[in-house]
Amino acid sequence: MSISRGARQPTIKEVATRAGVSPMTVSRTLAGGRNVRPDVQERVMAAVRELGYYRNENARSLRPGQPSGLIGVAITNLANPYYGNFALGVEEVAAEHGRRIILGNTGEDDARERQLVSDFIGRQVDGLILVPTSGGDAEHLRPERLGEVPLVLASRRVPGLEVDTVLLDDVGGAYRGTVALLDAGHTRIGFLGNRSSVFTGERRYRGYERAMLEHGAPIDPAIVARDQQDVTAATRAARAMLDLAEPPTAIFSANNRNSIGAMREIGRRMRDGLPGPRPAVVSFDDFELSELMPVPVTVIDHDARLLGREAATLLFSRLDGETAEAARTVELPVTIEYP
Amino acid sequence: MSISRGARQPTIKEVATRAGVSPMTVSRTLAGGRNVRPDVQERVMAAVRELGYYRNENARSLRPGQPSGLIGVAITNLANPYYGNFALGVEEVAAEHGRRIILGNTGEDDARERQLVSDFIGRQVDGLILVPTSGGDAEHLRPERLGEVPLVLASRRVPGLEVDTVLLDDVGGAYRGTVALLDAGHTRIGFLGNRSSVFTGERRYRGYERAMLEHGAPIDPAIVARDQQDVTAATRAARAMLDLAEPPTAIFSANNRNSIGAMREIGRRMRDGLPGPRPAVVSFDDFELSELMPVPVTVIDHDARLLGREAATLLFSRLDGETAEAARTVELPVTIEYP
DNA sequence: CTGTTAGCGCTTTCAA
DNA sequence: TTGAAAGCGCTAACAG
Repeated sequence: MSISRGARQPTIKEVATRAGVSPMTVSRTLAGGRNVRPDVQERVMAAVRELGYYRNENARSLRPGQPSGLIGVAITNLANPYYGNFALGVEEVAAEHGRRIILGNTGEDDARERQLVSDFIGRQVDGLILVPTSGGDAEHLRPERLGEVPLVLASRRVPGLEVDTVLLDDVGGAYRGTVALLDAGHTRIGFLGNRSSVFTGERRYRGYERAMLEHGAPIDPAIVARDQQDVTAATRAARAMLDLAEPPTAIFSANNRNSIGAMREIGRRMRDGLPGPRPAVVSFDDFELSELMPVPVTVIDHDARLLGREAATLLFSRLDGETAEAARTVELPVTIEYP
Repeated sequence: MSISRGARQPTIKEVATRAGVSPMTVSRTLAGGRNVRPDVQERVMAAVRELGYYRNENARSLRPGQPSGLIGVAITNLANPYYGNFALGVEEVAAEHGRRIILGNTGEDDARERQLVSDFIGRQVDGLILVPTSGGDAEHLRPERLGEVPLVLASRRVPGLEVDTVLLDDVGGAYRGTVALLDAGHTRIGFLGNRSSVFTGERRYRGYERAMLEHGAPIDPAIVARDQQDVTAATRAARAMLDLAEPPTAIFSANNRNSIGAMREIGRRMRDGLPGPRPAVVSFDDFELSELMPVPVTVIDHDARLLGREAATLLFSRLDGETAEAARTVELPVTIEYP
């Protein structure tokens, strides 16, 4: 027997006793009051208020088939404002549908993702929304493992997994951003991005590559750096690139973290009065104060919150019966903002 | 009867049947295997794997006194990177304690906060962590309403509510930041911040005020703007201030949103070649690329993630027995980073 | 070491 | 319009 902290939560029984009715009448009243005399309803509600009663949602959803009202959400990095906005979008739509989200951070760790998914299922979530980690297999996401719990992937796809997915137009955005630089006369354009095992990293590189090839601009591996996940690494990569004898005259940055790194390095060189080019920059992902940068910055902008909303919308359409439909992919557009 | 989607989740009974044991033996095996023969355990685990069984956590925690393993977290604005980091800190510590978080966004809406808290309690959360909204009374947070569910407040206090709280050293940080400007010779220092009903807004103003008074610098209401919650409003306020016949020579910004607004406006004026002062800025809250700004920026920095970790730590100390203790307040230090 | 019984809080089903 | 019975998945308590 453990020490009880203060008063235990009252149960439906206690409310019933207090209102002088049976638990069933309380249950019916709380469910909307169909077939309960109005005066009885009032007595019940009074008892509810007096006791500070909250219906136990876990007990309620114990019966199989009954929804738990929970959506499991796993993202890779909550510290990234992008994913904060994403989570917000999911939360908003979930709330509109009377659901709550359980949130877990994977930190790009496959094992952690596995663990989170098990836990979510154990908590009887009605659905799952995942920004999948890039590594590892996807055994734990296969339909037979998930039972009847629908899954929506966001931002990234998992190879060999045919499920509803929400993506950005990574390829198209990167293509158009790169073309903007080419049109401005640049031909020696550096690339800063994620390793190719990251789904978006690969796609954005493809867009860059296609634009370069189509315009007959050579891609020099010396100015392609594809392994930066954080600002520090990005700064280093930009430095190495700009220190070359033949530095790029423009830089395509495939994400927010790399853009910040590039700006840091470019800013440092200008403050220190170092010679060399002042590269124009295209950034996939917006960042604040981009208009105050010492070089012109073109932004490939998009709405993470909308991505979250879209993922949740896809999920709820499954929960409302579109079970048999084939897996869908929604690709959200991006907008190019010139300096 | 609703249509069943694919296979229902298997139950402990089915695992038991498949392994040729009773449900209790499965339960014991899953609980660590005390008093179960190793070979039987293996049979059970095999059945678990084959059926893709996940223990139903909701059913498990149905028994009163049993923890649900859920922590309810309500914050005011997930889109703000500050709160994203905060949530991450909470999530990390919760995960370390084998708990999950249910996350809700209040959007500074009192009614929404109320609703979230009810829902959290209905889901039998083991504890609550809240960044309280500034408006409204706090009836729904009183101990008698919460029963035995411990509550920790973060970032802000609620008047008249004596509970565990984690704060920043708002007053001290604002004081020291302002002193840095005074020491640099400024005496006409503008203030950009939140309305005084926002707890941190009030505290940071107090720090500014104290520094000014102690140094005999007058506070001119014309250069004190205390009603900006977003960047657009902050930009406008900064513009009004700098358009004055006697503009400030320095600006104290009480938060990230106001700092960004101030920088936008200052940047615009310099790009447009407008005359007038180039005010030095002190920013409570860090922002990225502050070192690239066209005027020197002093940052009063702190760690939202740590704030989240601290809040969770406080909560878990309650959950582990420190029930009788009086309410505690932890005030986290801030650091001043000179340009 | 293993199984049976009972019951957590709630709601579906059936009966009054 | 109301209530009694039964059972959801699981485990504490008590046999054996």
